[in-house]
Amino acid sequence: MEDVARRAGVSRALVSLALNGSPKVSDLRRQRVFDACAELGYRPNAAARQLASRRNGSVGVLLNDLHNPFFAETYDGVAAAAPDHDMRLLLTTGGRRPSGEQEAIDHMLEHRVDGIILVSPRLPASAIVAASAIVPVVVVGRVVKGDRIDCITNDERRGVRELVDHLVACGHERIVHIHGGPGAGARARWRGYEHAMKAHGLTPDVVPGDFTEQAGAQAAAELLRRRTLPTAVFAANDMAAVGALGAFERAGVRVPDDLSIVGYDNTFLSRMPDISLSTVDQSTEEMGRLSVALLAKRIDNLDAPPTLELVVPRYVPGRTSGARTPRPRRPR
Amino acid sequence: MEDVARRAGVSRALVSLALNGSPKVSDLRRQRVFDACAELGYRPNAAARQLASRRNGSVGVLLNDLHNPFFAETYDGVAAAAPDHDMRLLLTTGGRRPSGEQEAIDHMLEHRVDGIILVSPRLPASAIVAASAIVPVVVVGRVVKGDRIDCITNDERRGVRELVDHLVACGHERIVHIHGGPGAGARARWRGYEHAMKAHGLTPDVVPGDFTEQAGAQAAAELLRRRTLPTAVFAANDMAAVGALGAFERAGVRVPDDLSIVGYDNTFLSRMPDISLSTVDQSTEEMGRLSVALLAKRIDNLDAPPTLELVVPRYVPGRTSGARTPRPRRPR
DNA sequence: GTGAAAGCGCTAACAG
DNA sequence: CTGTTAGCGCTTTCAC
Repeated sequence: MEDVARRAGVSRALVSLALNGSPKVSDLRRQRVFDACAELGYRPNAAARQLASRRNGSVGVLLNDLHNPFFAETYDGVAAAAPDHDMRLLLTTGGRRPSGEQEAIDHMLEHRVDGIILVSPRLPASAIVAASAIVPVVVVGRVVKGDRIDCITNDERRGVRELVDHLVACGHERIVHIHGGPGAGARARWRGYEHAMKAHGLTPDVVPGDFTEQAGAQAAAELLRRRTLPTAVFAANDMAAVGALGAFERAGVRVPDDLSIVGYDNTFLSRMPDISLSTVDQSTEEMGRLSVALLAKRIDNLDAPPTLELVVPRYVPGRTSGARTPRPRRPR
Repeated sequence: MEDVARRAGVSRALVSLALNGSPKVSDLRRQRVFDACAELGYRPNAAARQLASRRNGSVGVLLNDLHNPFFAETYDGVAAAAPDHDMRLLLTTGGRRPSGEQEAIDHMLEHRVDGIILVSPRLPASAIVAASAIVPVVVVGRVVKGDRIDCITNDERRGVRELVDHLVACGHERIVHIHGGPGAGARARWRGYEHAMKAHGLTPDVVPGDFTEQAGAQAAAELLRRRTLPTAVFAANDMAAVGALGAFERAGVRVPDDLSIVGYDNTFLSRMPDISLSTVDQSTEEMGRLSVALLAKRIDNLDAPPTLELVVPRYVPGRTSGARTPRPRRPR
């Protein structure tokens, strides 16, 4: 920095001001400073800068599972909105393991990030509340109560209700739910399912699962061992739905003729050729964008009341669900 | 830190030593220090630590495209190997834009990371060489010459050759290649294709594309506008192959009866139900693991000669390719 | 706009 | 093991 100052013919302090975009630097000198930086290949040391200024221009983003396109899509929204609030992003992933997530958060905390966006975390709520005592936290895809935690999620209950209504309207009665296990939002989807089924006078029927393709395939395997198959399956997310879809088709079950399958998230998976999964859209990218806005607002005012943004989900029909064939009714 | 020292009843210096795992600290005191940290909720300041030690315990990982499962799979390997070399990871993505990648690298450089792993970067080679002058760089999925750059990639030429051989053995002659555009490895795959075709006495036929689903669909659309369709299509990667697959099927082309489609990467996309894409495996996770090992070695010895690790790819047959139907030969 | 000075929270090197 | 000292590279403040 000393060298830059000398080369630009200004004081060291001025270099600092220029680099930080202070308005009290003349255009002439600002330009000279920039030129000198470029010529010398100078890069400010982020650590020193942060140590001195006690701010860290970046916020941490924790994605639950890189394999699930849902997170890539959320991140797109985050990345698109970040520049508007001049935030830089520190991306991490917990690999679907709570311990991995905790490590990632600790890492961010040690780096003194200005805020954290947690996308569908699997961490216990207590850990999230603990983090929120240290730094502003926005949670996407899950509701965590805490007086400095902002949440943004879709209205799971409404989405699931719409989905179940649709299946029922198609004549389905034996609708099984593949549970999302420890996945964020899994509980809400499951409860929404129970509610919707009961509202239609139907009996809920749940098999354990997770937010992964493999878990979906296993759940399907379990259903295949039953004497009679349901006529429709609602998997907790698209990954699980795709896993189940594959397992069923490999077993000779025709979708949607013999069995309807519906997922949740409307990731690009569901839009894929030959899959065309019926699913529920939750404006993934929009949630990502919104999370940045919420975080910026909270950083601006730490003591604002906690926000809960509820995005309205929308059922998206696909190839994998359809009218229940009357076949089972007539004895073969 | 002062507080921790007081609470643990030791000197400030001892706290530093204990936290950094120095062997010259008795177990008793080490434990007391850890306890004190926990009780006080103390977290070392990464910036201060780095500034003082002139090291930054973490290395940067740049993934080209979060939407492509190839990168999630590579990252799995990286993340699996990182603890063995006690590296922490700083994840970033350039969103498939060279400018985004450059920003990400600058960001890492400002943070003075100990090394950088570039996975299928789209950056001009000169930018990568420039970075390698500042910090150790390992490139995955592309070969960049530079005397401090280690590369690790699969033997594209061999993989493509195997793929083309397979198609030819199935009776295909009109095999079109959907180019990978600016994607890393695209050039090598294209050249491998040209070579293999000529070796079989066939005429290469290339349409422009990219490493995305959309590009694959567009390329398919272009082919559909031709008077006659080829009998086989080799897309530069799985994403493009899947995009093309969808576009062809929507247009009524039956795969593999009317047209064979083959991708490259063997991502989980290709293993999906109803897709079951023929593709080429390149031990993605293994490459990720290897990249960490190479980086560790280079950090250990900056002046070692550059390494080029060539992973052996393997053709993986799927549903989407098969014997060429003799139909086109007999006039209808 | 300048120049000097203080200090961010830590590590590292030293004599004791 | 302790206690001290000297920075790491920057921001910030202050009088000028």
